[in-house]
Amino acid sequence: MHYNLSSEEIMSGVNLKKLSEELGLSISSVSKALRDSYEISAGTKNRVLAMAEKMNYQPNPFGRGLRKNESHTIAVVIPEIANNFFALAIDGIQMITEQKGYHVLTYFTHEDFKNEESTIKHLQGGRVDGVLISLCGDSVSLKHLAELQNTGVPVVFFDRIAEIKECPAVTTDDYESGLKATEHLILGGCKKIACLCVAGFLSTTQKRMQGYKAALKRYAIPFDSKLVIECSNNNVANLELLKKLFTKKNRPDGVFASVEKLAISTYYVCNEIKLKIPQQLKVVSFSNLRTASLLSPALTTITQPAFEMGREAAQLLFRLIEKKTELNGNEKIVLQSSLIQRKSSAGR
Amino acid sequence: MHYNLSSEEIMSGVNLKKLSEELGLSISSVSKALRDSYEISAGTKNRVLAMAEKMNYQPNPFGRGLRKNESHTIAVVIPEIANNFFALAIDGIQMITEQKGYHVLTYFTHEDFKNEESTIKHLQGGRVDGVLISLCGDSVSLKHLAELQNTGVPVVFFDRIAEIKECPAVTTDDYESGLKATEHLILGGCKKIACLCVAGFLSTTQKRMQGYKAALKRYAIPFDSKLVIECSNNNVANLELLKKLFTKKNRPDGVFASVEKLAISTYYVCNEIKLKIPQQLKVVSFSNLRTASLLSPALTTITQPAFEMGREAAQLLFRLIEKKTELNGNEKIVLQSSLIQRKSSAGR
DNA sequence: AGCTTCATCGAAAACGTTTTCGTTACCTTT
DNA sequence: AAAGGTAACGAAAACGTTTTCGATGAAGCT
Repeated sequence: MHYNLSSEEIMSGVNLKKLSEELGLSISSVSKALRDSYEISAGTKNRVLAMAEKMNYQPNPFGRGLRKNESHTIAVVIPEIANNFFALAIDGIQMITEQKGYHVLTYFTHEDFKNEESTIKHLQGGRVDGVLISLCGDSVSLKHLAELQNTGVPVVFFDRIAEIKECPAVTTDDYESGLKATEHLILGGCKKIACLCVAGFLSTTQKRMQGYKAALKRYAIPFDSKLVIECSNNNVANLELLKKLFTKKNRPDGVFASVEKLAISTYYVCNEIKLKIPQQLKVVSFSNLRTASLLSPALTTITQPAFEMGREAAQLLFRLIEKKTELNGNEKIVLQSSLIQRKSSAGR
Repeated sequence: MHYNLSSEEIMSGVNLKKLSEELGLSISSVSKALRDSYEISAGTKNRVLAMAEKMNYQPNPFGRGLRKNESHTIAVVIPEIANNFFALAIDGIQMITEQKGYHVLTYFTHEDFKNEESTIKHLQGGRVDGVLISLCGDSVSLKHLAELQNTGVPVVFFDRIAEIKECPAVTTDDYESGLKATEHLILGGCKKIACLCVAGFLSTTQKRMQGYKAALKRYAIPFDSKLVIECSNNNVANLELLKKLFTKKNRPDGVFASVEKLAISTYYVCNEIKLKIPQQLKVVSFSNLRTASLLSPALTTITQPAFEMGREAAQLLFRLIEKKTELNGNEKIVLQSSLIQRKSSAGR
């Protein structure tokens, strides 16, 4: 399957000028013909289309963007991509952008606010028509996003949202999910349920923990702040932390992990210290792992509709892009996560 | 954490003209000052920088791109994103692009050649300075890529490459890996090893299968084409296919899966029909699953250095972008995958 | 003084597109 | 025949930037 690269009929750098010269028309007429303007007769339109096809004309996005002041591009800003949730969300986003003929720029903050800030700053020059963002773990300010909005770029949050009133967002029912997960552990017999989380600032973390607390309260279990473990981005440090937690004499008998990777860390530690799941420790975790049911033991998960979240967020963004008038800005879409019970939280 | 959006000092649409008016300078001088030209005195440079900072000036990428004919953007074209390998590869790519101050457009072909073709076509207008691509499963032609190259856009393949001579590429040692994996199964006692693959056209598929055949030959095991199972993108169909394969009386005693998802499907089917891994069926698979060691049983994998592949491919692309002279075009980088033995292929 | 050199800045063209506003020629109407 | 209308097209400005080239004045040199 070798291909000869020196195919002669391909010409490089065709623009409206070359097209117009070839056709004996003016640049403006060619442009209008390609945009199907009523000012151009059907005959010339056909001629132009045929020639454009023949010469393989591709409009220059910079010329177009400069003139029309629109980029046909959106940006997706997320903490990371090596993460099933965000990968699925992007999939959902791209489904919409493909339909709309839009392009997608992706940026990863790596949970670092400095990155988020500079990324958003660079997005102000008109590079994109809109931004989808899931905040990074240590967002200390929202000024950069407010600035971006002020320059007229619509912003839609998803999952990790900000408490900006004027900003539309797509989330899941984090509070209810946290409550359901914790309740599930309690009904399974757990008395000391650890809550593993990252980045306490995050909306998701807070909502899920509120659900956790509400479940404890409902079943009259006193809240113990020692059982709330705030982990970091340092994986080895997290493993140390969990190992210490699970080996102390008053160790928890249940784990509610608010992010997937902490459940995986829990599994690793339990493997190492021979702590049996679910007999000695029951585990429930937020997760979009496709292999959850194949783990040893199968992991009980709260699974977010990641693909749908991306899809909804993108649709919301396009509503803002297409008719900036209607942006009352307060659209909040809440999708439902589902608790999928598996072995890791099974009763003894 | 509510933020007041009506912060007054932010002004929208600052460009060189407004900056120059504010500074009492000409547009060209401001431009040169911002680019640190030797024509501008240190004093005015400082004034310009300060004002640009104050007015939050962000250069317009379209004006710049139109004038300089460069986009500071690359495209990444991959089959899918909900896949650990590609997610990690993109991570590696973005590491480099962030360093270079470049932007990344992502496109997913969903293993559909039509999508790949139209995507590549749209990339010809000058939207990007280079393209990283991993081919889709049913690429029937490479004309679209040759056309793209002819317009002066450098292209680098990674993983799923094309047999274009003039095109640089980054791959792993697929042949050796296929050989090692199959040999490992043979040494474990397997006599009838199924080879599960997708899209026979793919370079990766072919190389891996050649390794598979070479291992059989080395141990004098006759090649049986009935044991080569070409699966599709239809997951349920694949499950049916595998179920039929594993339940027939002359079923295989080993599985070499050339892609991750087929190993997962194998696990699902074995769970359903109560076929014990590794006692009745040993499994080895190409995979970048982080949970491979937590599966039941832990999965023996050939793990590709996905992150590094992305990194290397991006670095290669930038070498082509930055100095188009040096493009001898025949750079082929081959990284090594590693066979990680786990329970799923353990001897009885 | 006359000359060159240098430092600093501005004017203007160019990139490719879209769009407004003419400008024809032809047709209809009175 | 004169007026008005319409269909089809072209000229030119504009978008924001970079870059070439020219202009100005001061300084250095013989």
